[in-house]
Amino acid sequence: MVSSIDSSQLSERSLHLFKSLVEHFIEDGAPVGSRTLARDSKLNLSPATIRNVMADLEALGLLNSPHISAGRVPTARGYRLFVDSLLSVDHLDSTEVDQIARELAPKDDVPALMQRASSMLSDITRLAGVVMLPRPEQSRLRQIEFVALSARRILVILVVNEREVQNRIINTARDFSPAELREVSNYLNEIFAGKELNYVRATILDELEKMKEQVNQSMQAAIEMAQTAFDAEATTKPDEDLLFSGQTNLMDVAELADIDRLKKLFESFNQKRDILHLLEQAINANGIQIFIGEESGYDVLDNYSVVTAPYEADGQMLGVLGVIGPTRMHYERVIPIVDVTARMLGCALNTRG
Amino acid sequence: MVSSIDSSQLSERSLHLFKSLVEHFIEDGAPVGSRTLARDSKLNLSPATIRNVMADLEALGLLNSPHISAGRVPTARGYRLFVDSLLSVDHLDSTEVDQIARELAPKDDVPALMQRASSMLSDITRLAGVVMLPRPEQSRLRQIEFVALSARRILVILVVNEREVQNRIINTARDFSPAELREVSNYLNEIFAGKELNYVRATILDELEKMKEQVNQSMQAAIEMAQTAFDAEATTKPDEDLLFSGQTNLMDVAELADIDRLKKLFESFNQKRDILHLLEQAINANGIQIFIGEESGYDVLDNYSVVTAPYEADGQMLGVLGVIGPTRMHYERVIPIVDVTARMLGCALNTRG
DNA sequence: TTTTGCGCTCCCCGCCCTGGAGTGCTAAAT
DNA sequence: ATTTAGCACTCCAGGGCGGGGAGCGCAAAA
Repeated sequence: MVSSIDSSQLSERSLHLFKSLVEHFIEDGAPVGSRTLARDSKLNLSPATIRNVMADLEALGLLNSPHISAGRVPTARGYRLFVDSLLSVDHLDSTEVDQIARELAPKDDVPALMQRASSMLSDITRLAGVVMLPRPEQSRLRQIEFVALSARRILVILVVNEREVQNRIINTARDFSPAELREVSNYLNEIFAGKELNYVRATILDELEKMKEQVNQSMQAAIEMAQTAFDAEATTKPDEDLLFSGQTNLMDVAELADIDRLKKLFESFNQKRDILHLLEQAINANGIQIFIGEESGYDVLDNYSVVTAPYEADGQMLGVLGVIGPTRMHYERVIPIVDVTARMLGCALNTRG
Repeated sequence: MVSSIDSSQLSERSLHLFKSLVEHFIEDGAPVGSRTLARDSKLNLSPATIRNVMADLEALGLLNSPHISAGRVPTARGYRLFVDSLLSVDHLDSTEVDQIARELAPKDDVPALMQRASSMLSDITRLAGVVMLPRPEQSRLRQIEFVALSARRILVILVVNEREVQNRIINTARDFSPAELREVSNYLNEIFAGKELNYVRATILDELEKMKEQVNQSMQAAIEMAQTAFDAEATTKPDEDLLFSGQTNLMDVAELADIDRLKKLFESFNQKRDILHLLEQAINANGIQIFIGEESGYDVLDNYSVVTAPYEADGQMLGVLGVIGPTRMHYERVIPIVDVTARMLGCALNTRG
C-alpha cells in the first residue's frame, strides 16, 4: 500500500489552501491557479507563496497540472484526503428528507421499491443511481407451494423473506394429483420453512438424495420434485441484481464527454459484473464508502467516483446502494443523500405488512 | 400528404444512378460526388452528365447537399424510394438462420425469450434492438390460485396464457382458512378460466358488484378478494412492455456522435412512451414496416430509422419487434434479420409445453 | 518566511492561406 | 437534343502563425 497522506502531516495553512482548491475545482472544473486561490482563500497571501505550497502538495501526490503552465487539479489521492479529512458534509434540509421518505413509503412490493430508490438517487443528485438487490444468500424460505397447471406441469411458488415471491414451472416425469401436491408441500414446508435458501438448496440436492430410500413412495416423489425445482432455481436469473437509473445524467458532465469512454461505462453497466464486484466490496463497510477514480481498480471507472452505503433491515445487511458520477462531484451533498436513502430504504424494508 | 415519388416517374438511368448513390453513401457515410459516381456506376457517363441527373433528383427532394460544394446525400424521402422500390434484399445464409433459431429455442419462460430476441437483434445488426411484449389485452387468464401466507395476507397467483405467471400479495379485511381459499379459487376458476384478462377485470369490478347480494356469504368474500386482487393488478407495472438492448451500439455510429442528441434518444428509450407509440402503429402492418428519419414524427428519431415486424403465434398478433439505427443503415441486411427473428419468435411462442 | 519581479512555457483563439473536392453554367461536340 | 469539356466559383479541412492570457519556477529582496 502506498503511504497514504495523513492530514496531521500538513500545516493548517496547506490544508486550508488544499481544501479551497478542491472546492474551487469541483465548482467549475477548470484547473485552479495560484492567483485565483490567493484571491478566494481569505488568507492574504501572495500568489507566489501559494505557488510554493502548491508545489509541495504536488510533490506529495495530491495535485498535478495537466501541463506545465496550467493551474492544479486534485489527483485521486487528493480527493481521498479531501473526502476523508477535510469535507464538511451538508445537512439535508428537512424538505429533502421528507421527499425521500415519501418516495420510499413501503406501499408496494420490493422490486418496485428498489426501483424507486434508484431513480430517486439519480434524480436528486443528477448523477447515476444504482441499487444492489438483496443477495439471495440472505434469503430465507418462508413457504413453498405447488399448483397444478396440468397433470405434468407444475407451478412452483417460493415465498422468500417477507414480500418476495419467485415462481417457476417444471415438467414432471409422472402425474401428480392435487392431493399429492398438497401433501408434498406440507412435507417440504415442515422441514424447510424459515431456513436459508442456500441451505435449502444444498440440502435438497445433496442430503435428501441419501435418505431417499428410507421414506415412502410419495415422499420420494416430493424429493425429486423439490430437486427439480431448486435445480432450476439455481440457474435462473443469476444477474438480475443491480438496478441502474439516470445513466443519461452522466452525458451532461462536460469532462466526461468522451463518447468512447462513456460507451465503455454504459457497457459495464449492462454487463453488471464489474459494478457488482465493486459494490460487494462495500457491503461490509459499516457506512458510507467511497471509491475515487482509479482506486476502484476498474479502468472504466477512471475519472468516476462511486459513493455507496449498505442498507439493512431488522438488523441484517441486505445490500448496497449508491451513486456514480465524476470524481469532481459535490461529495458534501451526495454523501448525505446516499446515507439517508440507505437508511430510509432500510426502514421501508423492516418487517412489514 | 406530399406527393410521393414513384419509381416509374424516373428514367431507368436516373434510378440506377440514384440507387448507386444511396448504396455508396450507406457504405461510407460521406457525401457522394459526381466524379465518384461516374467511376463506380458502370454507365460510362461523364461527371458532368451525372451532375445534371443529380440536380434533377435534388429538385425532386430525393437528394440534397450539406453545402454547395459537397457531394449529395439522400433525404428521408430518398431513402423511402430506395427502400420501397430499389432495394434488393439479401437472403440470409443458413448459418445465420440457424443461429437465430437456436437462440430462440422455446426452452424457457416468455420474458427470458423476449429478452434474448432483443439481444439477438442488436448483436447481429450491431444496432439497437427492441421488443414490445405481448399486450396484456391479449392475455387470457388460465388459472387463479390463492396461497395463505398468514391469516390475512394472501398471495394471489394468476397464470396467464401458456407460460406467464403473475403474483401479488394482498391484505384482506378478515381471516380466510385454507379451505375457504380453495373454495374461492375453484369458484373463480370456474367462471373465468380461459377469459380475456381485460374482460375478467371489467367483470369483476363492475358486474360482480351487482350480484353480490344474490350469493352466499363465502362467495361474497370471494368477490371482494378478487376485486382487491385485480384492482392491484390494474395499477401494477403498466409500462414494463418494451425491452431494449444494444443501445450502446449506437454510440459507435460516427454520424450520430452528437452527445446531446444521443442523450435525448436514450432518455426516450427510458421513458418508452414515444417508441411505444411508434411500435403500436406498426402492429397492424402485415409485415416489415420501416420508419425513416423525420417520417416517424418524433424529433428524437431524426437521423434514425426504425425497422419493425409484428410477430404472431397461433394466428394471433402478439406484438412488434425491431431495430433502431441510423437512417444510413444496411437495410438489405437488417430487413431480413428483423423479418426472420419475428417469424422465429412467433414459432417459439406457438402453443407449447 | 514571504514577497516581488522576471523570464519562460504552454494553451487557446483567431487569422490567413492553401489544396482538394465538388458544383453550376456555358459553349462545344456528338 | 444529349452529352461532354472547360472554367470559374464555393466551401471545407487542415496547417502554420502570432498574440494574449494564465500560470509556473526561480532568484533576489524584504
